[in-house]
Amino acid sequence: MSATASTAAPSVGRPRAFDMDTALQKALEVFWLKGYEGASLPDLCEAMGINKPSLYAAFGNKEQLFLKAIELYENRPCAFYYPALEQPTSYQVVQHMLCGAAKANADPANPPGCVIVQGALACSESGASVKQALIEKRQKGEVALRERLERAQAEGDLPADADPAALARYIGAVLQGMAIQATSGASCDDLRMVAETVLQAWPGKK
Amino acid sequence: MSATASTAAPSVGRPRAFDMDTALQKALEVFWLKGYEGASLPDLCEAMGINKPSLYAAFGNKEQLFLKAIELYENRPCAFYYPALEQPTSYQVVQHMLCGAAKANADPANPPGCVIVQGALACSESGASVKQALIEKRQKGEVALRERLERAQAEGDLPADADPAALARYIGAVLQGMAIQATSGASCDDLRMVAETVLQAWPGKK
DNA sequence: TAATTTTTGTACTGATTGGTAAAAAATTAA
DNA sequence: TTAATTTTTTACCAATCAGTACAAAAATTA
Repeated sequence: MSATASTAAPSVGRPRAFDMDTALQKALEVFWLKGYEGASLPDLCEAMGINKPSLYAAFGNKEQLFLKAIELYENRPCAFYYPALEQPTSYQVVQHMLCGAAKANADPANPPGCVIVQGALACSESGASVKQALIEKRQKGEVALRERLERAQAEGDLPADADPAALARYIGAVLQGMAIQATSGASCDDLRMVAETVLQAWPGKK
Repeated sequence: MSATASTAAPSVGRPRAFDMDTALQKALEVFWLKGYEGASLPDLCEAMGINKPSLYAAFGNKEQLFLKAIELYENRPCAFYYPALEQPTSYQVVQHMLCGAAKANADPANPPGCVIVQGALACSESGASVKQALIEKRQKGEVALRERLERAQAEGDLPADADPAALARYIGAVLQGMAIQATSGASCDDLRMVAETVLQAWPGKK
């Protein structure tokens, strides 16, 4: 029982003919575009440039591949989210989130929208656990924002009569709505208009 | 070539053993919960209480069944949307939309969320036309709201410096975000908090 | 070179997908 | 009663689904 991760290349044996990270990136693109259930194994294999046994040997199964692709998504296209919480004021936090989302959701280099929103929103029983995993990712993001806004209120950065929980839920809804708009064809500028509308009304804006 | 609709019961032949409207309602529930591609024909048949040949004879095929179910959705659970446009002020229009959505998206009598949002957001090639149909439904709703807000501005009900297009897109995003929140488990009260947050900041609120 | 280890390609599995052929059953019209 | 019409039931279709068995190939270690 070695503690070696399954991703670590062994020193003996035939070397892997593909790069796991770029293959995972390709898998992410397919899942992003088609969703967990809409992405078939032939779809994934073709995009990744490998065949099924290689996929299973390297990533486990379809579900594990999806979860690893989501992890990659959080660390790359969606990497703007949690750092935004470190902005000095609540206004700037929300501004960074909304503008980051506008850019990420409508980046021509990637599929439109957000894979955490559209990856498994409504699906059959076989996708239930993936759907639940994405729900939890969305909620985790909202909780982090709520806690940040509570801190802002304690610091006097948000008015005393503001409701951090309601505001976090509201911003969460706007972010998710922006993702839907992007999948419907909205451009980055379109989404920025939404962001600007939110920011103009931000309580105690500064 | 008779002009009789395929839904009209013929006077001769074996009578249909099920009610088309209630069967369509059941089909809508399945599509709502599982999405277009996640809903299998056995799923649909079981919920509708009929078998496949009856389904095909009565509704065409899976795609046509879905489109008819969506039509039913617009006329029933989502019937609040277009009438809301007839409210006298832009504030009341938006209030009715947001509160109607809060109620409809989290009604315990129905699956959570909005089937027009989650029915075919990301799917394989075989769902492309359905996905496009839903995109157009969403955009049509947004256009109607934009035109209503343009009228409100012309009537002096919205400030001259407001941007009806941006506001319509913004409200569209919030409505779609509320649908996502509902599928993630948000209650009607949770969604009402979002609605209230939007309304508190409505330009020239009245 | 020989033994070992791992990945690769091909071919397959059983289950499920959307959709249909054909005959039996139920009704109305003649 | 008989003919015509429509729905229902059962059984099937080819295609696709996720996943795998197996052997050839390619590398390292000894």
